[in-house]
Amino acid sequence: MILTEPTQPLRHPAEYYTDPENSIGYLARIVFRSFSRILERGTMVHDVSAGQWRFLRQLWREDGITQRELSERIGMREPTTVVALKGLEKSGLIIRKKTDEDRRKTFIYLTPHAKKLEWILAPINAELHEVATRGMSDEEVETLQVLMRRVIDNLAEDSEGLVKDIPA
Amino acid sequence: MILTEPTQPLRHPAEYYTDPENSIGYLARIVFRSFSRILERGTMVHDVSAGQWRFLRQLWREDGITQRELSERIGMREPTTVVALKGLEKSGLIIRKKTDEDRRKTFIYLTPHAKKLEWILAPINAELHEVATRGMSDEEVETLQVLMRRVIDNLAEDSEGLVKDIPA
DNA sequence: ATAAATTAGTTAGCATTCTAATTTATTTCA
DNA sequence: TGAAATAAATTAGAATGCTAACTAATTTAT
Repeated sequence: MILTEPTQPLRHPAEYYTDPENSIGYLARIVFRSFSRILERGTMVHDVSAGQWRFLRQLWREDGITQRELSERIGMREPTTVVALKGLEKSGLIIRKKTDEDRRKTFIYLTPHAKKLEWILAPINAELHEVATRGMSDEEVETLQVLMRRVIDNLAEDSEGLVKDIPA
Repeated sequence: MILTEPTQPLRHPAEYYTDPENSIGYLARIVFRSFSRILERGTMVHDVSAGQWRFLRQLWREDGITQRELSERIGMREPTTVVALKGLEKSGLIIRKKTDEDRRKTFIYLTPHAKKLEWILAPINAELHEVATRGMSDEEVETLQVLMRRVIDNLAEDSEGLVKDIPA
């Protein structure tokens, strides 16, 4: 179990954590921000924000899924998805459809315009990925992906049951 | 130069980008968010947000630096620092000092309370890092750090380097 | 069959972080 | 010396994403 009230350590706290610059969380933040900044420069020209891009990328793969499925696929919470889809609908990039089969569900479909955009925006993403991994072998890129996934899995396990363990 | 207007590709755009789930940017976002969520659960009890934590961690290392220096060290833009420091000042965790030597500069100092907090919060971070890297060898952890740095360096070239050169 | 639980989506409010533009102070150099 | 450039901090406005609490629809279990 993680993050319970610690007892007073005997050694100086600096010995208890790694260098800030080596913290996995810190490095992940910088990687993510660097990607977002550069991606934005490429997509903004086409009136697509970096946030919207992430939803479009999934929908290009899988059109007509529900909001919940979409949220799960890209690792966003549902309220985030609601707001993002509002923007995409307003920009004419998606439409929402309800069915009688289950009237709670909303299915998301790309508009023809959004489908055309894939031909312009996907290569931008490919180029960004290429620049990010420049000088790295295929094995190194795969290692990076695998290790990041291991970290994600480690932290996901811990998220369960944590809420009740930490009294506010 | 990256992300110039691309010509129309001949093949289907899906061939131009990797699987969303394997995108380095996507994985980095999930890693970062996972860290933040769990960190917050541990620090909130002591009225410190995950955002504030990042500033405190650097100040524990280096007290009495300017806002600009602080921003550079942790890879944040200055307006972000301004907002965060406002909160930290209000919580009684830092004080700001001006000098006559250069009246543009503001030096940031930890209060005694903030210094005491290091003894409580630093072990929480150590535990989080330990959980995140559970089942990974020291070599694997180092590989992950090195590869993320390589990505950061690759993208920094292109984005006018927010994070200049990260010290080892 | 209906009360309880679950599922899908939403709203509200907040934290973090950004870019762009502004203010004030210092330095440079013609 | 004094105008222009640079530097440090700030303000304003926005994007992204969260949690908590809610409504409404469907499923489960007594």
